Amino acid sequence: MARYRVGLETRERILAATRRLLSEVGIEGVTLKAITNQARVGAGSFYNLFDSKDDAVFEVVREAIEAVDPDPAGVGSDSLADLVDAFVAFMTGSSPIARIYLQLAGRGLTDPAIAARVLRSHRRRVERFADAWQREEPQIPPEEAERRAELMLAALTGLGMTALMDPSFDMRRHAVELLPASATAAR
Amino acid sequence: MARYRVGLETRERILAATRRLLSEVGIEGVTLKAITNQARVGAGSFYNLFDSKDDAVFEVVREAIEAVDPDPAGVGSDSLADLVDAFVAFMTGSSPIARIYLQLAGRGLTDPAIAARVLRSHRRRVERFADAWQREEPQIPPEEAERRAELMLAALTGLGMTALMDPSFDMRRHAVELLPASATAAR
DNA sequence: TACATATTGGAGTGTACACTCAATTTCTGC
DNA sequence: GCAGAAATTGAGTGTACACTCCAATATGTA
Repeated sequence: MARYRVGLETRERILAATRRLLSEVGIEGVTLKAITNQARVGAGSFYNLFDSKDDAVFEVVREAIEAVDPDPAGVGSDSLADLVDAFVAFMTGSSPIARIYLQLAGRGLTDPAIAARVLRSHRRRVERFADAWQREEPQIPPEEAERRAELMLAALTGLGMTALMDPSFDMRRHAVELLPASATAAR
Repeated sequence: MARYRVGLETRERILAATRRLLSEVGIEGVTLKAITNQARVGAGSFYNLFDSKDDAVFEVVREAIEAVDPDPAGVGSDSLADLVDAFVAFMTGSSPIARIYLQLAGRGLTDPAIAARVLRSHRRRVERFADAWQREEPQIPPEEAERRAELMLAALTGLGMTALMDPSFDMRRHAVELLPASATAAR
């Protein structure tokens, strides 16, 4: 299972193809044939490196869930504006991963296993936003900070969906309105 | 083509089954066999009444897109609190349709035809919310009202996704925070 | 009641799909 | 450069699917 250099390279080609296809045709739309064509690889090679189609798909899916959150170094110190900025950048950036992530959320509505993963990463994110609120406005009680964080993320997710469906939508302009007046003034 | 009473009844049974299945297993998960089993109908009967599986599915999908909006009689007079309330009721109600609608939005990320439909209904909704803002706070400029409406709907959509994935999530508690202080006080 | 037409079930058809397999080539450590 | 293991190919396999067809039956009309 990928001990030689060529094997590892092929693995990467396959994952790159899968990533691309997931964002273009969706989780249910990817076929093995499409992946192997795009990666220029025979079916046998694919199965030499992955146990199943879903094996490759889930690898990309995990990657997408991780990628929503900006670099973990910032945890405990990033400002609200930073977090919002990073989220907007993620959604409007050129990477196919944002599209995959939002599709996943939709898929979570019928697949409990996916819902669990999405929710787990969502809660982590709410924590991080709530911490930033606390830091920015220390006088508000923790539950209030958490509620604001939940609302903020819900709005960002909703804006992200619109942005990815409508290329002319200016997500950033709307997103900055979510920041408290103090943070906006500081920009 | 359903000219006799029994045909119309069968049609309804098929649509009910499709509705149920769409919310449970998702658009890609519905199979003709599942629909015909659930509706207690042979494949031949199905095709006597619908041109294709997608024909039935799209009928339910259209219905789901319509159903997001509360009764059109209110247009031009409903308050923000009413609108938020109706949206929350739609999302947290027992109807399978909310789940179908949100799945659709996810699907819109890869299917331009669906994206167009979803966006169209989204814009109508933003209008309606913006009007309500105007009525509630006449001093704010129209663009500002529209921006607030857009944010509010984004947040409601995001909260709806969380609510449908996590049954223990209290959507209403979060949603009311979206209302301006004046509206909240009025409750 | 008799007729035309709608409705029904379900075996049968074609197709697209994920996955297997075995023969062949390529790789890498020694 | 040789041996053993990994990598590669693509034709072949089984299956699940949407959809067809038609003989049998039910429905509505006059």
